[in-house]
Amino acid sequence: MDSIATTQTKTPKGEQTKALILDSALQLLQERGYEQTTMRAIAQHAGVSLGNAYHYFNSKEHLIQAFYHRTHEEHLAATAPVLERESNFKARLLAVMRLKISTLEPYHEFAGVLFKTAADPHSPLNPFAHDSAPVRRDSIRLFEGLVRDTKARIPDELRAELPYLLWLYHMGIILFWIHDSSAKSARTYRLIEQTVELLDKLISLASNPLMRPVRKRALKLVSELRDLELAET
Amino acid sequence: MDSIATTQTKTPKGEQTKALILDSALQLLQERGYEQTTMRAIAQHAGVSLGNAYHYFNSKEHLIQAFYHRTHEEHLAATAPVLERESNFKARLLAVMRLKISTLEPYHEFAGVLFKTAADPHSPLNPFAHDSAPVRRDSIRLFEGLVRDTKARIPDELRAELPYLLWLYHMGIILFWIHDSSAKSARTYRLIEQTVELLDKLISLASNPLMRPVRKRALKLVSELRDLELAET
DNA sequence: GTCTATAACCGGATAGAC
DNA sequence: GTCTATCCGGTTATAGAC
Repeated sequence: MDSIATTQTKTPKGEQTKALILDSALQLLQERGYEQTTMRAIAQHAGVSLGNAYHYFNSKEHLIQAFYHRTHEEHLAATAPVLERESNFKARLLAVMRLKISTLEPYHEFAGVLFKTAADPHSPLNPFAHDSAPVRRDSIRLFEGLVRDTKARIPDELRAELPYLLWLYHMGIILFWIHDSSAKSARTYRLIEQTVELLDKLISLASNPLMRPVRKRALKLVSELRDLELAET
Repeated sequence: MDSIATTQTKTPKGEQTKALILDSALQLLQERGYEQTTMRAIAQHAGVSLGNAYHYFNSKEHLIQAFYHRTHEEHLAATAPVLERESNFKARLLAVMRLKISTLEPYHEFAGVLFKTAADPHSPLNPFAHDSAPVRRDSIRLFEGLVRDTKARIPDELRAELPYLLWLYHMGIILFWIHDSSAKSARTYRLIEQTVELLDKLISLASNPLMRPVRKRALKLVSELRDLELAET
């Protein structure tokens, strides 16, 4: 009754297996960390063969890209209500950053590897690379929303670059967090509070007409940074 | 005739073998890149067994730490004459940064891996980790010299943190460079020129008495960043 | 033509003899 | 200090099953 269109079948079976493998992977990664989680263990836990696991995920690193995506979705969902109700820029940024860390917290143990691969230009995981363009776009889009719907007075030229700048900033915070071994990542939260405060101040400062020359120069520089991504192969 | 002091012999033989392995490694790494250079190939090229290579270098990554050290020495030597004669802050920084990139240039191909491992907190190569403390110290010391012997007027509190800040900045530039595939790293050099210009401007700005509150806040934040290193295990 | 499985390869790392 | 033999896990080749 449901299989008249033979050529267009959506192969939901495959999707299911794929999800099964991903779930197993994330669970084991969270429990044991990256090195301790072998592809063989993931396959076994999912009840499939090793070769089958590779059929769905070209490499162990590709599993991490899926992880990126999943945590981003969680972060997005977590920030939605706050961004809905709150319009103050500082408060919005503070909330978004705190929620980013709390979303990632369960995976702190293996987050290092995440960044490790992310910094390698040859890795498909590198956030500047072609492969992860969609993930990065999504991530930047969040900051676009953050900036767009706030009533803070910000010069247009700065406003245009701000989402990307905030994305870079958030990458920096994550890098710090990865190295942060304090209880409950307390230091990272402290750093977020301080940096958000400072950023807010700096944006006010940069909005001062007297700062126009410096601002111009800085923004030109940022556009230079952005271009790098497009130059990637 | 040379083996009277049996217990205190300095084992120069071992040092020689170690140097031989390192030389082979660096040569092959430069020629083929990281992935293509197997430990087996390094051992063979050095004329020793695989096991012996591991006797001197605990892992492939440890070879890279030696690489860090070597290029740092080169950079140090290259910057010495300029720092000797030039006293203008902007000119000094510009020279140091350009020379950093030109020193690394031959290894551009495998530099990605360098950063890849560097970002992982579990890696002995991570520049914030205990293992690489000496290398990092040396690296920061270069910027201390850069700041100390310049006649630019900089508030003392800022001057104290500036070497570390410049070190962080230089790490950022290296990260950019790793992803830069333009001919002769032209984009990186351009970025250096722009950022040095901007940094110089910002330091002047920050030295303005009116900026004191923002400066205070920013410096407190930097000290927070520095503390992270000490907290590493 | 989409899934799944088995067997093998390759290279980093280790054990233990000499 | 040096070697050989081996382990282990990511990855690939390839063949059979739905």
